[in-house]
Amino acid sequence: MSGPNGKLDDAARAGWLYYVAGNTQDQIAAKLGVSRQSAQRLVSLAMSEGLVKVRVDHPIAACMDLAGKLTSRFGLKWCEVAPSDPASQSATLGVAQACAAEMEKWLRKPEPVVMAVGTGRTMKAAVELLPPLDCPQHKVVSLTGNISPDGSAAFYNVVFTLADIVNVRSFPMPLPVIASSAEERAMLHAQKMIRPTLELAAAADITFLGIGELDETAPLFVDGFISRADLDELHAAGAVGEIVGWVYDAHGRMIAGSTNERVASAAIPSRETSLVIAVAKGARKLSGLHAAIRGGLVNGVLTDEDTATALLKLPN
Amino acid sequence: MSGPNGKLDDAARAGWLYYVAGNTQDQIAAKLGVSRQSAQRLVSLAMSEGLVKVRVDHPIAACMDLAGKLTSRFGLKWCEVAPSDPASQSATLGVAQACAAEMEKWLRKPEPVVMAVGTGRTMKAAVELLPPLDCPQHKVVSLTGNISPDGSAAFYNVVFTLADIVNVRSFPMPLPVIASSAEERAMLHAQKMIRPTLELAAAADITFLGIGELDETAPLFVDGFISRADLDELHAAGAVGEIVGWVYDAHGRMIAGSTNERVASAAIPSRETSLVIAVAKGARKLSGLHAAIRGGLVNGVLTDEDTATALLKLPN
DNA sequence: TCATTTGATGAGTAATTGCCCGTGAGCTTG
DNA sequence: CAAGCTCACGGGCAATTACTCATCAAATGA
Repeated sequence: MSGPNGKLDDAARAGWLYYVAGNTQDQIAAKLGVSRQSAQRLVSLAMSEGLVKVRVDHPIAACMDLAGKLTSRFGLKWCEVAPSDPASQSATLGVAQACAAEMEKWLRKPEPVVMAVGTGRTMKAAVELLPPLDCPQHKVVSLTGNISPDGSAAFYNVVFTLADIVNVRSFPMPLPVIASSAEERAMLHAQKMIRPTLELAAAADITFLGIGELDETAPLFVDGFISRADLDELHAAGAVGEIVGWVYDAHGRMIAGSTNERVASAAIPSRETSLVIAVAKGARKLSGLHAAIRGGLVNGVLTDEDTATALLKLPN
Repeated sequence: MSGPNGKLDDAARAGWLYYVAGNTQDQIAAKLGVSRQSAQRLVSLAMSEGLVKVRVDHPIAACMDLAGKLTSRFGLKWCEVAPSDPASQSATLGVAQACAAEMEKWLRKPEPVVMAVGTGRTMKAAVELLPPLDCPQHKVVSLTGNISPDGSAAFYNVVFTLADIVNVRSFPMPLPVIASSAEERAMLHAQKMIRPTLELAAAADITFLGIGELDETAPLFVDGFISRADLDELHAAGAVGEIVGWVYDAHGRMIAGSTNERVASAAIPSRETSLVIAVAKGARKLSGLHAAIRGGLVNGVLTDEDTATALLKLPN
C-alpha cells in the first residue's frame, strides 16, 4: 500500500478529482481520508510532478506560447503574437488588429500617458482600426516628420489619422523625414517650435514603431525619401532595417554616417523609461526586426505566428 | 477587433494565462486590460466552452474515470477501480491493496463503526495487508460461519486474521457455513449466543464482501461446503454467483430453495443503511459481480480496470 | 543510547477565487 | 419616444486555496 509511488498515486487521484471531476480540496480530503492541507499538497504535487497536463485548444494558445518564448529568449519586456491568418494574405491584418487593441488599452487608461508613434503601412492600418475614443488626458507624438520630399504631407504619417478618430492631444512633427544635410537637420531641430515635440517624444511612456525593410522595396526609397545612391551606400554599410528613418545593421547598431546624419526624426525613446514596441510581420521584415530586437532598439514585439517562429530560429 | 469570436479569443488567452502560465486572475485582468471579475468570467468561459482540456497522465486516471462511469451507470453509492497490473497475474493484488486501504480508512475513524466482512481469498488477502491498528471503538462482525464441514476452522474466514493484526472487538460466527437442513439452520440461528451477532451484522455501517463464482471451481464446492449434486441443482436454477453462501441468478435474485434454505450465514446487510461493497475482479467472477450489482445485492464495487471495463459492456 | 536530521502534518493566516446582486448601457417593442 | 428588456459589468463578500510556521515522529548517525 504505502510504497514510494503510493504518494504519486494519491497525487494523481487528487489531481483527477480536482481538475477533472471538479471537486474542492475539502471533498478530496474527505474521499481520500486525509486532511484538507494534505489534499492541497497532493493536488499541488500532481501539478508540479507533471501528472496533470493542461492544453488550450485555440489558435491563440500557440501564439501565447510563442510570445512567451520570444520574451525569455530575447529578454523582452512585452510581446504579443497574433495568429497568422492563412486565409488573408493581407500584409497587416492580424498584427494591425492586435496593435490597435493594444493602443486602445493604453488610450483607455485614466492616468495621462505619452504615446509615441512611428510610421509606415502597418501603423497606418492599425490606427485606422481604432474605435472613436475620448481621451484628452493623453498625448500622442509622432517620431517622424510629416513632410514628403515634394512638400506634401507624408501619407504614412499616422498622427493625423489617429487624431481624426481619437480625441487626444496630438503632436505631429512639422519637419521633413530626412533633411538635405546634417547642418539642415541641426538647424531644424534647433527651432523653438520643434524642441517641445522632441522632448515629448523622449518622454514617451509607450512607443509603437514599424520596421522598414531596406531591400528594393524599401519604403524610404520607394516613397522618395532617399535616393538610389543612398540605398546602395546603406547596403554597402550592412544596413538591414530602418526605424522612423534611422538605419541599422544586422546587429542593431546604427549605421554611422550616410543618411543617418540627415534623419530629422526624433531618437527612438529610451528603452529604460519607455516600452518600445516593434510592430512588424513578414519574411521581408524578418532580418530588420531581428536586428532591432537583438540590438536592443526595441524592448517589445508585436508580430504574427510565422514571423515569431522564424525569429526563434535566429541567433540571439 | 470585437467580433463574435473576439470573446472566445480573449477567453482562450485568459485560459492560457491561467492554466498554462499560472497567472492569477488579477494578473490576467491587468494584462488583458479588464476587471478581475471579467477575467474570472473569461477563464470560466474558456473552461465551459471546452477550450481548456485537462488530462491526468497516470494509470490512476483511467481508474477514476471507470469508477465514475460505473457509479452512474449502475447507481452505486461508492466505487473504486484499481489499476490492472499486467506484470503480476496475482488474482488479488491491486484490488486487495485497495480493499485494505479502504478498510483502514474506516478503521481509522474516531467514531465507532460496525464493519461486516464476508469471506474468500480476496478478502483474506486484503486483511493480511492491513497495518497494525488500535481501534477498540469499532466492531468487526463476520457474516459467515467459521466451521468447515469437517469441523475445522474455515480457512478463508477472515475475522480471526483481521483480529490478529488489528486491535478491534471482533465477532466471529460460531456456525457452519451451510447447515445440513433448513431446520438445523433455524435451530442454530435461534441460539442465544448467535442472536447478538446476527443483529450486529444487520446493523453494519460498512460491509466488505467477496463474490463467489459458481463454475467448476466454485469455492463452496471446492472447499466442500456443498456437494456436486447441490452444484448441479444450483446451475439448473440459473445460479451465477454467491455471496457469503447465498446463491443468486443472473438478475441478482436469490435462488429459491436448494442450498439457500440451509445457508447459515447472516443476511447481507441492508443496502439502505449500510454501504455494501463487493470486492472482486477477474473474468470468472464477472457474471457473479454483474448480477450482484444489477440485483442491488451490493451498492458499492471495488474491482480492477479490466473487470470494470467488462462490466460497462454488460446491460443494466 | 541519545542527539540530530529529515520529512510529514495541521493550525493559522493571507491570497485568490466564485458568486450574488445592483447598475447602467444598448436594444426591442408598443 | 418611452417603457421594458437583456446582458455585461464591477463592487462586495463568502468560500476556497496557498503558504508559513511550529510541532512531532521516524530515520540517521555518533
